[in-house]
Amino acid sequence: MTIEERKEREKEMRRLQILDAAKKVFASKGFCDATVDEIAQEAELSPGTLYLYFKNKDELHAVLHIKILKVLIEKIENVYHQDKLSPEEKIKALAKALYEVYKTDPLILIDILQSQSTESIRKLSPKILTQIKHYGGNTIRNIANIFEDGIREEIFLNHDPIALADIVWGLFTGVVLWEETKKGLDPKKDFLKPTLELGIEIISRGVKKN
Amino acid sequence: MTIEERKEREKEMRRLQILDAAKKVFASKGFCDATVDEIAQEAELSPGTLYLYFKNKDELHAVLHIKILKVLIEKIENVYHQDKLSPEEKIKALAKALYEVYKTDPLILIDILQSQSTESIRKLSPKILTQIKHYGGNTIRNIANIFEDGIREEIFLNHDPIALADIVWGLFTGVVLWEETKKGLDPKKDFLKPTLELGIEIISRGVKKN
Amino acid sequence: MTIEERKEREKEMRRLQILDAAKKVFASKGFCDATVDEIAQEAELSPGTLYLYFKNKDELHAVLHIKILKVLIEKIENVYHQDKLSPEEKIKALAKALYEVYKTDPLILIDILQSQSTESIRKLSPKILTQIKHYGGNTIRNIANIFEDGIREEIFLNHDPIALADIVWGLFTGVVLWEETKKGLDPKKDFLKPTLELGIEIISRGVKKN
Amino acid sequence: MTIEERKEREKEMRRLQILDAAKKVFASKGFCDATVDEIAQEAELSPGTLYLYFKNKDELHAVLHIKILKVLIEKIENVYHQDKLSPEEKIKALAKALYEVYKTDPLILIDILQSQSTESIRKLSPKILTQIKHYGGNTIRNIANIFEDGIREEIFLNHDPIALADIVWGLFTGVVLWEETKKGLDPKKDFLKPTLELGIEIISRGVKKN
DNA sequence: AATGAATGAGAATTCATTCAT
DNA sequence: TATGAATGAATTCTCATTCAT
Repeated sequence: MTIEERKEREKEMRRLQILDAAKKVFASKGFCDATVDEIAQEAELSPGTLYLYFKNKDELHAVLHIKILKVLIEKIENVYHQDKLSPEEKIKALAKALYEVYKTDPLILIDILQSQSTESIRKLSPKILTQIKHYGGNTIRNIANIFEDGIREEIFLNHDPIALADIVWGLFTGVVLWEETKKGLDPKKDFLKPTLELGIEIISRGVKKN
Repeated sequence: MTIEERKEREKEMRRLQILDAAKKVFASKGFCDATVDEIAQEAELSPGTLYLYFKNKDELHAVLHIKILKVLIEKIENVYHQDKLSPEEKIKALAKALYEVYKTDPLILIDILQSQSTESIRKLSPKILTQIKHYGGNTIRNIANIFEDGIREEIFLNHDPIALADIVWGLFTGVVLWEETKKGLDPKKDFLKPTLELGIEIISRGVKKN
Repeated sequence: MTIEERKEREKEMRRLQILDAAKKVFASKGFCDATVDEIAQEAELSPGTLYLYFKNKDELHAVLHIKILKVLIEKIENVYHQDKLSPEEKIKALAKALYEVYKTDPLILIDILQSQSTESIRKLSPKILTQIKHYGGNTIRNIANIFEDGIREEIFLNHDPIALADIVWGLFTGVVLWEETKKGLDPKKDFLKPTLELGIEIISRGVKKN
Repeated sequence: MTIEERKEREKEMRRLQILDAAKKVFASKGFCDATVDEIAQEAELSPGTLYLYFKNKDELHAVLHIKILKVLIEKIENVYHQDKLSPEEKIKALAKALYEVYKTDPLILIDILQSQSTESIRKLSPKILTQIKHYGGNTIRNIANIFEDGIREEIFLNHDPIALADIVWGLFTGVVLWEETKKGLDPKKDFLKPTLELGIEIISRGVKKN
């Protein structure tokens, strides 16, 4: 079955090749200005080929979305599982992890954050939608876990851990989008890292007991 | 000149009528899926008429953007100028004000927050761009003022007020977007208000001295 | 009835005012790029008003056409009726007259020459069409008359005078269009006058007996 | 490589197919009344396909323009290089050649002659413009060559050969346009051939020495 | 599997013309 | 008579998607 395996591997390679190209194009143009032709060209494939691997442009976008979410969740899980860190330290490590994801793929992350809440999300196939729900939920779940530990250990005030996770996640996405906006209007200003760190520090202090 | 005045007023009405229709359509479809024809239909006008009032779809969108920003900034200024409130109370009042703006026009606010950081912002006419910069800047400036007062009064820790304002603004936009996403995936969940209030409370506590 | 007369005169003034504006706009943009709004603006009238004086854009154009043809034919008739000139001298005077018409309204003449042979001519109202036929025919008829005299006086060779008139008219329009083209491609070159004169001189020599 | 060659040939065929359709439509409606959809329909292709072969309507028109100019110049060069003909005979042959080009594509030639001097010519891409200049210039250059020979051989009077060429070319285009106009107004009248021949004969006689 | 030419529905925008005032 | 806002059909062009090779 080595031949089939090789074929399978090659197929997977193509998929990645396309996703990579899509990432670049979506990132630089945004979903709605990006064209399938452009993505195909970037991937050094013909437009027709893309449709052998993805049902349509929307799905291609969604899959990309999920991929980034996966990276994100993995990072967050890693933070959570670092047993030697206190909840407080984990929150700080979380900020670092989020920033790292941003740094790796700044533009596509923004694109995803933007399209999160769009109507377009409803057009996706149920399968994809389930996945997005799953990964998005897990992201929050993992952040919440950190807070839960802190609350159980009586380090943090007794707030709903999910709400706290929503706040951290919201802060992250909001600050990324906003700093990006400012950078768009005035390219000299790039305060993302310090602002993000300060934000997390303040939140951390804000939830800590006494 | 009553006749001219009336005409002027009617013209202004049309503008608002169009902006209102555009708001609805942009909100429900997003900028890129919204069509001019649809906006015209919603406004009960012919598509051509829209072009008598706005140069093109982009400008219509931008004007809407600015309108919302204006409302926002006004609210924030109001909060800032309520002399009887302490900085701490002002921060809380801020959360309420932001939430109110959201409640009035939830969808269009989201659309604006989304398009804030897009490439598309760069296509706008310089005049419009200047306005957006102006209003966006003022929003932050006003939030920062609240913190500045608090710092001066030694109620708040000595952080950069602009950074603090960025954090509050980021938290607000991020939480709005994220809660909207969750609502999109599962319409039963609408935790925006409590989450936002908790977030602001935590931040407030996080910046307060001792 | 002085009031009615005045009104009539005013009405005629408006017509001329519109025709004048149309001439400018058609000349600078060409019929198909010229807009009714632009003509109205140039005439300092509202677009609606134009339709009180002319059935539509096509007719406005045609009336303009006829006006220029009238000037032209008048000039040519003048030449024909200058009894002291020999047929040969009349041909030369003709070249001068044609060039003068061109000089007064270069662009609109070109526009007319161009639209002469278009399909669009067939869309005109029968009344207008009859007029165009009439004036166009008269132009040729008058040029032909000059040749006829020359032939009768045995100064010119015995060719069909109408054919000769067609040739002179064709030479005129063709040289005007062609020199205009060259000027369009390279603005320094403006040889219309000498070329036209040389052309007429050669034709004159070419039809003269012995 | 036969497969690639075939594809290449087919692509070229499509181009010609489109140009052919465009020729028909431009000819019967004129550039400004011709629609892309109509051309597509005539070519039995979808409108989108046209844009795979030509950047836009303007370019399609310009390419057509150049194609006709090429045919024209070739014919004229052929006349010039027929060594056994005297300059006088060449002038006569020229008239025949020009008439032949007209006969092959009467309407499109008219369309081109009309659009020669239009404002629209300035909108074309520099590449296309250069080509038009080149072919137009060569046309004149070749006609001038015939006269130059005649002058050198002391058959013709010593006029500027370029001016003579302009006159012949102007006569040709002007007579074509004018006879077309007359035919438009009264379809029975088609005197192009004899009028053109007479014109050339007269010019020929007009430039001949003694 | 891969291609890429062809499709054609659909988008933004324009502008001659109308009509209530 | 004059206005000029409104109309809406028509136009150019784009681009996601298909399908014969």
